[in-house]
Amino acid sequence: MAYDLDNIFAALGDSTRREILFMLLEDDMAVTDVAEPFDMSLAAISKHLRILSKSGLIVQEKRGRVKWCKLQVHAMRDASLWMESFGQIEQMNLEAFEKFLQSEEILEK
Amino acid sequence: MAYDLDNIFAALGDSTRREILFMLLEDDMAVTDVAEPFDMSLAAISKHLRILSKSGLIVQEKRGRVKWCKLQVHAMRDASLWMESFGQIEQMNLEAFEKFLQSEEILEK
DNA sequence: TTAATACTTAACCAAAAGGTTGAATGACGG
DNA sequence: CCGTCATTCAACCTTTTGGTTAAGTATTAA
Repeated sequence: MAYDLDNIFAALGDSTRREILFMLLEDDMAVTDVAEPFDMSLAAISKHLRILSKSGLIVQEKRGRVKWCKLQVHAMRDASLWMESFGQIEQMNLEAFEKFLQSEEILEK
Repeated sequence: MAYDLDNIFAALGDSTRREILFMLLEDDMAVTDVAEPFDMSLAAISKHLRILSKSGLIVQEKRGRVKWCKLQVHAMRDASLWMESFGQIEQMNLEAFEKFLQSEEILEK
């Protein structure tokens, strides 16, 4: 069970990277432009982008000398789905428990 | 913007901790019982539980000499909500773009 | 009161994360 | 061809992470 979720959640666990994702929501961006609002070296941002790439949350495509960063929604959907399934099991358990209570006639009527 | 989301996502970024959360879905558990299925020292599990506590994904309550671990769903809901809002903005942008296209009369009729 | 049980803490370790600076690579514009 | 722009790489540093073992602290059971 050494899932990709490790990488996705870990990537999301840094506010700089979450901000980058929000920026990319607007439009695809070059590395330099991604780095611009941050008080951090370009190399640092480059690393963050590499992590986001590795997790599948973005893809990078080089055209000429600029490397474009593009959001990739379906990685996040995987994580979202994991949480959703978690929520569903949570509900299932609650329902199962209620059924149990009913079968035990602890709940009235 | 140094959110709690840092802690929540980081906590979720480890498969041991995700497994623990799944176990706690079933029922509240004592630390020793949480540790049992893992090939890892009790101290290590204790640390994992501390991280889960800090993130708010679980709470721990000591009764007698046993410390019970209890799932806390609403921390995860925060993370889930972040993702959801992300998805909504994504959609909004798409809609805005389509509106733009329509206003530009690029789309037929 | 003593021994076992249920944890946590402390000290340690190796590896990873997040940052820096400076040099290297590679494409473009004149 | 030369300089500049876009980006990465390499070396380095500090802090955090994920694990270990051994000792310490409560609580309970005999």
